Amino acid sequence: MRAQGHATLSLREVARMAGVSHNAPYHHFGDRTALLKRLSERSMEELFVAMRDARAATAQPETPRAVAVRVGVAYVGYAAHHPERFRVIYDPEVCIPGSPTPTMAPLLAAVEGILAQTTASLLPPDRPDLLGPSTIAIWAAVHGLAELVVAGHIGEADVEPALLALLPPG
Amino acid sequence: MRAQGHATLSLREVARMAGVSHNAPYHHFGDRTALLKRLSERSMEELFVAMRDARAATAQPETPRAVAVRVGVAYVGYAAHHPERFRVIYDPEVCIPGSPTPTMAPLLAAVEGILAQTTASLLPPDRPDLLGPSTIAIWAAVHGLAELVVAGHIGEADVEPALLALLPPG
DNA sequence: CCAAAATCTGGACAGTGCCCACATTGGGTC
DNA sequence: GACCCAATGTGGGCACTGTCCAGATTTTGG
Repeated sequence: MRAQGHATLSLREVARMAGVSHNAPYHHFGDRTALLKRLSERSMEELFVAMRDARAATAQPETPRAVAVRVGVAYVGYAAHHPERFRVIYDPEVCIPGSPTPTMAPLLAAVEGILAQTTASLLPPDRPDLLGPSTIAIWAAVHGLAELVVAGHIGEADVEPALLALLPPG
Repeated sequence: MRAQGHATLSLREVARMAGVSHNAPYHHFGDRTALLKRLSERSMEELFVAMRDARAATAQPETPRAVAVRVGVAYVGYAAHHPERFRVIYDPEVCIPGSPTPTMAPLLAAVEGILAQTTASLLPPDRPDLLGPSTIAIWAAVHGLAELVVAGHIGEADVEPALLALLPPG
């Protein structure tokens, strides 16, 4: 009941690639959605690693803004260079945030943790009430930039200027 | 070579709904992608109207920030209440921004125009260099909020606080 | 009125997810 | 070693899809 045009994988195609019968994969992953779930977990981990590495890229003292920009650029860069893997992370029929996979839940929490810490480093320390909404705003901005780049509406070169315009200087 | 699970329409299904043979639609829209293109144009117009109405909702004097928040909430609201129609707008195999449909191009320009005007009203008038990156940033933030709401990662109630946290007061 | 264009129809083909019954294999346990 | 069972594989089949085709039907314009 489901297939794809070109950019998406089919169970039968992975079977062909693996040189096995058309439903050997069907015994490993009970479902096509289950396969995509696994793929989405792998991809989410890759995205997390990219963000973590970006945050820890430099030991020299630098402004929180510079770190935040680097994390955002890393997020968008992963999406731009692995669009299929990025897309499967947020695929609505794979990633139901209400009931995440046991593997996905901690990864999602880790990504949100990086975003929250990065956001917190940008906020005045006496306004903890802003952390929640600001984290969501930063997440949305970075995610929106990624989506717009993947969709081709903006170029990857537009990302850093946009982030700099968004983040308050200092 | 293409089908969908549940939320998506098939040519044969619309034929059944219309009570005609399985490829009468195929003679009207030469392609399934062409059908989706048309749908995406309609949806883009609906989105544009929602944003335009939101901007013009009040005649009383109010801050540019309040207007911007209302426009953003309208964008996200359209996405939240018509997720399929919103999704088709940015579907990568439908909306290739490099070569937009003759109907889509002005709609896209109009939406970007509203975003640019709204952004300009928030910027100091002596910094026209910020308009481009800031417009992209606002677009990305609003679009990202919409995607996160549609995907279920945040609730619609989180949108307005996030926008308020993002937009500089004043 | 009649030809041409638009529109509709059923049939076919390749591809897909999924389910089924059945073979093969590999490890544990008596 | 013999035996059983679970994992893993195989082919066949079903319903569904997009797409192409040849031909029928309807509408329209000169």
